[in-house]
Amino acid sequence: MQQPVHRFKAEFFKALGHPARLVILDQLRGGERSVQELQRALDLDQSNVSQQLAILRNKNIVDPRKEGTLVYYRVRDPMLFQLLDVAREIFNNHLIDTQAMLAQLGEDADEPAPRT
Amino acid sequence: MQQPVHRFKAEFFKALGHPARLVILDQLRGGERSVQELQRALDLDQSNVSQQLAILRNKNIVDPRKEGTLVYYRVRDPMLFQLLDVAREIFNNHLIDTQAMLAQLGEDADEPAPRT
DNA sequence: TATAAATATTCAAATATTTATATATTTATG
DNA sequence: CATAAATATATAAATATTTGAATATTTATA
Repeated sequence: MQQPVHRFKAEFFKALGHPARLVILDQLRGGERSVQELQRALDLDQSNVSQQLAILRNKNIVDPRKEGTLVYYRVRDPMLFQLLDVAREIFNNHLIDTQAMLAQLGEDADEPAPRT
Repeated sequence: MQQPVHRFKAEFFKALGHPARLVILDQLRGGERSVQELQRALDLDQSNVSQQLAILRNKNIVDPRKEGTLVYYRVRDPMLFQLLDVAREIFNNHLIDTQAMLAQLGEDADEPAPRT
């Protein structure tokens, strides 16, 4: 039972592994958004946004709701935001590491050590 | 400040988007593991494991420690496990969705509805 | 029903990732 | 120092993803 589960999870993470799709998901933190709205927020063309949404949709990360000629998308499981939050924390820790490293480099050189 | 951050985060998620790398990270839940041990656990050849580790290393997800001719790897930030745990919960919710769907299909057909 | 607006799909070219194989590097030991 | 063991790197072929352009579909409305 190991192989398929990990394959499946990998697919999920792959779906998150694209800048535009991360921006889309961040937009959806505020609730439903129409494709139009996402287009504007992303500054990408219609087809590209639609393709990215298709990927998130196919992985069941996002759900569409049709209203007339508009389509509104939302994140299916709010726990996804929790996941993104944890990821953000990891990045922040990371940045602190980087800053510590830069600070140390700073001490050896003649620049003042950068602060937090 | 939006573009590069999301690019960076996408790189991180991409690094998680591979079955072998997820297995590696699961192995590292138990603490340090040597490349050898990972090789056995993954049933992949040496070079392949090394390549997957290189990807995790380059993204600063994992840190190597050399001891003689062995190299031990560990997850740099334990919060990564928290992230994997949240992901797991999302998958479980997902499975429940799938099961509910299957159950409903079952009612319409002549099979008994599968249970949790 | 013809048209326009919003979204989705198809397709192909460009780019990136994966995988296998071969080779290199590092360290311990005879 | 020669050799073996453990790990890493380079390379190329196979495969997958991304991107843009063109086309299709759906819905509302004149």
